[in-house]
Amino acid sequence: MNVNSAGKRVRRTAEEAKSLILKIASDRLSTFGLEGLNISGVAKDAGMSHATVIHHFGSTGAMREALLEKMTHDLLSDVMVALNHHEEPAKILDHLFEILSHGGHGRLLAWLALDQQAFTPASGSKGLFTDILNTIAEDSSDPVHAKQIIFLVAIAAMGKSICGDAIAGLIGMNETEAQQFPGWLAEHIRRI
Amino acid sequence: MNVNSAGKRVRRTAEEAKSLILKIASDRLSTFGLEGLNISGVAKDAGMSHATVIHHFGSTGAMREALLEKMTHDLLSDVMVALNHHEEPAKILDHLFEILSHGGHGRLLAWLALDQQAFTPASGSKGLFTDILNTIAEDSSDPVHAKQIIFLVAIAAMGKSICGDAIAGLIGMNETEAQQFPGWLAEHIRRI
DNA sequence: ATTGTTATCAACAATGATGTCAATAATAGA
DNA sequence: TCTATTATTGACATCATTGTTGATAACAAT
Repeated sequence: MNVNSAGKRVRRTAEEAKSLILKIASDRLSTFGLEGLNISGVAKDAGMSHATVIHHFGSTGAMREALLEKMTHDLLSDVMVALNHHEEPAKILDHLFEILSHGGHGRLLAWLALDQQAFTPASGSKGLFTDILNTIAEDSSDPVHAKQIIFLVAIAAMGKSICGDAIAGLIGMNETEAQQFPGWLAEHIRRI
Repeated sequence: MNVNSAGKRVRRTAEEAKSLILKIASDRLSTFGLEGLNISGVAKDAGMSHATVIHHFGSTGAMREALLEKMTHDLLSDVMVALNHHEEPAKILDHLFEILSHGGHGRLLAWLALDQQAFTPASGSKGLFTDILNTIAEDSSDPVHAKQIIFLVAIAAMGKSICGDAIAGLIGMNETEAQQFPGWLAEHIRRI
């Protein structure tokens, strides 16, 4: 069992194995929710024994933390790239909201955030976040409010990715209005 | 085991038992997250055998659905109280954000939105929901943007309840700044 | 007192997830 | 070719959870 078509074991580098496992874990998270994010299920979908997953991550909790760290890092990296392009705020917000909506990225982050209320991405991501913070703040004419603005944009982006469609439906927003929202928000926070 | 100090069984009415179980389940949801919503854990915290919980609800899934209904009802009641106070926008926003944060109400709604894609509050609640958000935006001098404002407030409130603490920590917001956020938001959306 | 209802319980079985361990095999380097 | 490393595996033990069942006890009604 758990051999390839040639009847041989698949042997990856540790990095490749971890990467594959986290990819499968991400897929299962979006398919089954948090409850699908366990060692045995991930191992099964990845076509390896659960002992292998334990070998690489140690426990379910550690695997979840690794996934959270990876997803946070990827997200912040994307945002940083957008920022470094020195695009106008509307473009950047468009990009941010699109990133969080695409592939359920925001939903996955929300799921993990809901699970462990201690949402504390490790060192690397925190540095990225301060980079983003500084980049935005130095362009702001009023740095006093920069933090509040960033907070607003961040929680709005998360909220929209989780239940934006539902709320839009509840208040009778049409497709066009919903698409205009990031630009609208960018325009108005620029005036603050 | 599972008898009171006098060595006798505790016997409740079916309604009392269900109510107690859902109360414990609610506590566990806010303490342990979604994974704390299982039969054995709830039964243990409630001081009864897990067979009793199964007797009253049938399965873990049914218990979760019942809890969902109860908490949705409680949330709507709280919001109605806030509405009837007719306070200034800043106070109302304070109240809204506080309600969604308190007792994991926002987290529950997020669970609803994430777990079951269908975000369909019960019959009368849709009108109530729009009433609430219209009240928030009714002071806007430009009704053209009212819908966008409503959308922004709603998704921000949800986002904050889910991962507001985490994001505040990431960007180095202190307690005071975080508490000032609803008022800050109310002030600035008033100018739009 | 007697009876019927049923909330409650302990015990059991079944299932699944987690983690350990020794053995194996793939790969790199000497 | 030989050796060392380690990714991978199956088997095993352990534990938690779910669900069932028959018995029991609390309580209401007669």
